[in-house]
Amino acid sequence: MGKKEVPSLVKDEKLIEKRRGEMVKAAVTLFKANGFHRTTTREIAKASGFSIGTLYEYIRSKEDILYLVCDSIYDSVKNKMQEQVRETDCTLVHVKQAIAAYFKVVDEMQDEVLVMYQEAKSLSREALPYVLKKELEMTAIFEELLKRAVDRGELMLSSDEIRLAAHNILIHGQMWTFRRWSLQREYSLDHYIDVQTELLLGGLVGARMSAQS
Amino acid sequence: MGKKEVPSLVKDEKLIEKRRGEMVKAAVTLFKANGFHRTTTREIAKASGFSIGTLYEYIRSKEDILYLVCDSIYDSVKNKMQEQVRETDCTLVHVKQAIAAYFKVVDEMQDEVLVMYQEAKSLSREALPYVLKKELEMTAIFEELLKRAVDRGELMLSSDEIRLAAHNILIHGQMWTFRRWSLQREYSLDHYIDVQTELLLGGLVGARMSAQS
Amino acid sequence: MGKKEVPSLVKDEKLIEKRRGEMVKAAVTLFKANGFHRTTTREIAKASGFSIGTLYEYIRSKEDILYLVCDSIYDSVKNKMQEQVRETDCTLVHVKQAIAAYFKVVDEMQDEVLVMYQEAKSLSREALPYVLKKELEMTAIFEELLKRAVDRGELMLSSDEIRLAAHNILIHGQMWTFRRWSLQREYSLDHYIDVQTELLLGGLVGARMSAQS
Amino acid sequence: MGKKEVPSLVKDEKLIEKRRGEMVKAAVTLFKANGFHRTTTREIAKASGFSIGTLYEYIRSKEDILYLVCDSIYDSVKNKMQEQVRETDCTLVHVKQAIAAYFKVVDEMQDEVLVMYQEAKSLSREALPYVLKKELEMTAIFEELLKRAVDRGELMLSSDEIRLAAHNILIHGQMWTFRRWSLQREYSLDHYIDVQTELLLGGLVGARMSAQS
DNA sequence: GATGAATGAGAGTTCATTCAT
DNA sequence: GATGAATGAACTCTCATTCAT
Repeated sequence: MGKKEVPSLVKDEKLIEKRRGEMVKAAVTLFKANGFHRTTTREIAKASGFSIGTLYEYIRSKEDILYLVCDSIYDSVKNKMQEQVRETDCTLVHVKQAIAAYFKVVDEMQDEVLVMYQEAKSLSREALPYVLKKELEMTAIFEELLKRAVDRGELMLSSDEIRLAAHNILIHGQMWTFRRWSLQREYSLDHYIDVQTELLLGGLVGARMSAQS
Repeated sequence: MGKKEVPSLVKDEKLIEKRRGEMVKAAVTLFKANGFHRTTTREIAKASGFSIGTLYEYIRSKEDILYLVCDSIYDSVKNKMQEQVRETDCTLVHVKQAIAAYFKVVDEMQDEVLVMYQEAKSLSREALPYVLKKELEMTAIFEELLKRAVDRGELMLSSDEIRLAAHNILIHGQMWTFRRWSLQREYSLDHYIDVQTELLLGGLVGARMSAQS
Repeated sequence: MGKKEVPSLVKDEKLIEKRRGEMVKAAVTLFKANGFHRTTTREIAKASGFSIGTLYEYIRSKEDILYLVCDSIYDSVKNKMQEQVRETDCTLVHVKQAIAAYFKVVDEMQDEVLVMYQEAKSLSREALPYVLKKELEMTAIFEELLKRAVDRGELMLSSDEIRLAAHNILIHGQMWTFRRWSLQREYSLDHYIDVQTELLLGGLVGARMSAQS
Repeated sequence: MGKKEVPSLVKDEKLIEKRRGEMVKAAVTLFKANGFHRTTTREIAKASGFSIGTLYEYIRSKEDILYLVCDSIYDSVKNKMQEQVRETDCTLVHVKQAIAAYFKVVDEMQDEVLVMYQEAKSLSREALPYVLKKELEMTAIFEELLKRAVDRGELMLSSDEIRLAAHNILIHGQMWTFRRWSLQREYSLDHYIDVQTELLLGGLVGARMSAQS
């Protein structure tokens, strides 16, 4: 499904998955503490529990690790969200639930999201599109939800506004991590969710609906 | 006024300012193309038009360059905004004008804003606070504008909402740069301004005011 | 036993010892020719037969090499001396034999002793004490020998004089290296040993013993 | 009289002498604290009270400063000694007085002597002989004194022994500075002078004289 | 005669990557 | 499949020296 394949010298698929899982976990911790560029492959190998030689049996280059990290984080975020959101119904309430679910997942995976957010730019021109694509897939989820709410007449949004609103939701989630130094000092997560949801959707409902009546 | 002083071996203040200006300009271009970590001090010196030795007459370390870059960009953004915004009146219209002005400045200084946005995290624990402080000052500008509009009864926002709305304005501006790969393909700047302003403030006005009536 | 540990990235202890031995040998030659500060780490690596990268697998900094050099030289001098001196008897004859043995070892290891003598001062405040301690241990050897001869009534020395005489012996040995430009032109080693021994101990024996009678 | 000339761009001899005096004073302080190699020309210029450009009006290279330092220190030591020693009489008592005078001068000029002692080796092959020559001149002073005492029958020394005894006196003086970490903790200067004089000459007098009788 | 900005060769050190074992 | 010693290009930063003013 359009995922970039990272080649490995090792044949055993199970082993690859296991070792790469360990690598990613170690890498996230280290990237979070020191950033991608300040983290050495040796450190990653050590924190992963195997030697530098073994590390390179499972990847071709340091950048592969960054790609695996980004890839894995997106998958986790998406999976965790899908666990919480049932798409059978799509009323406005469900849109709000989805937003809240997303914000909660971001909060849970704060370190990971922040790392991905700050380091993805270091991916090569070859690997970056794969990550951007995943970001757009995330956006598409909210677009779809908003669109259905509009179709049901619960929200008044042009298609341009839907697009941008979806982007905004995504960004407000990430903002919770990369502005933690300011936001998490002043707001609890629940409060942040409430206020942001109000700002995002508040006006779009009551406002215009009352205008319609 | 709380600005971090970067020491120089050169005494001539005018010269320092001139050379640092050249350095910052060269650095922004290079950081934009390759990122801070992939840019070498020699490249910066060369692009600045002087030798590596001369570069180090005006800074102590590579990180100083990054700090100067961030510092200079914030000052530019703020100055450019203040040129456009007259704070005599503070009606809702003026808030919108300020937002538009900010978005336009961000658009003009796209490369700079993007660089600062992506690389500021590489600043040392010592220098970072100075940059975060500037970010908060920018936020405070919009907080103040929103607050006045609320005081005049043109907007309905709790103080929490004011805070967060100001943050949102800021990052929606930055988003125009770091999501350019998606946004600038689909929207013109003016369109982006219109739609985001509508999403940001649209509901807060008509909506609740009509609700009040 | 109070030796300063120099950490290495390499695990194989045998290999560490081997490589460091090669390093020290190369370094002594180069330090002798050009001094510590004028010798580059690259030169040391090349003369040691490995790459600069490999060099830094076995040390942390250039200063570590200097420490290893000093440490190794002291150990060699001490070992070589102990090979020659049997401490079973401690008559005056044995003291003279020990002095001669020491002077001979110094002569054999001229380059090393000179290097250590001239460059030890470049050690950091952290490493220096370890080297000074070794110097005092050497002094203590002669102090002990002199003391026993005094106890046997073969020498007349106050404890202050013992102390200083031991220092003098040490220094006269080193002097053979750092005044080679003058001394080794005029004296053979054996002659130097004879004359210095006479000056050091000559008077302390016959003289006062006759005074006693 | 065989002194190495250090060329200067400046014509005014008085000025040259004055500036070089300032340079040497500053350099000694800095060399003492950090060593020759770790001291920069900029630091010397600054500590001398003039600019780096001016510094180079009075010398050709950094090494010239080291030469001037060594040269100046030798002259000072010699002058100070000659102030104290009247060579009219030359009995054994006068030899002892000369030794004491020398040790006292060394003690007074501890920093300078130590610096010269440790850094002279950094002089180029061209300049070194000029300094060694001065060291030999100092040795010659004591040789002469000892020789006269021998001629008067107050000391029993072969010419070889005279040579070496003179060397020993010199380096016992220097030893007071470069072994300060050990010696100056245990001995006062006067005590050191007494004990060393006793060790140097004690036996040569009473001993053999009594043997003669 | 004094200044100090400019220079660039060269220093110590790091680290992604390889490959023999 | 695992190891870790070896590599060397490339990095940041220093500093003796020069020369236009």
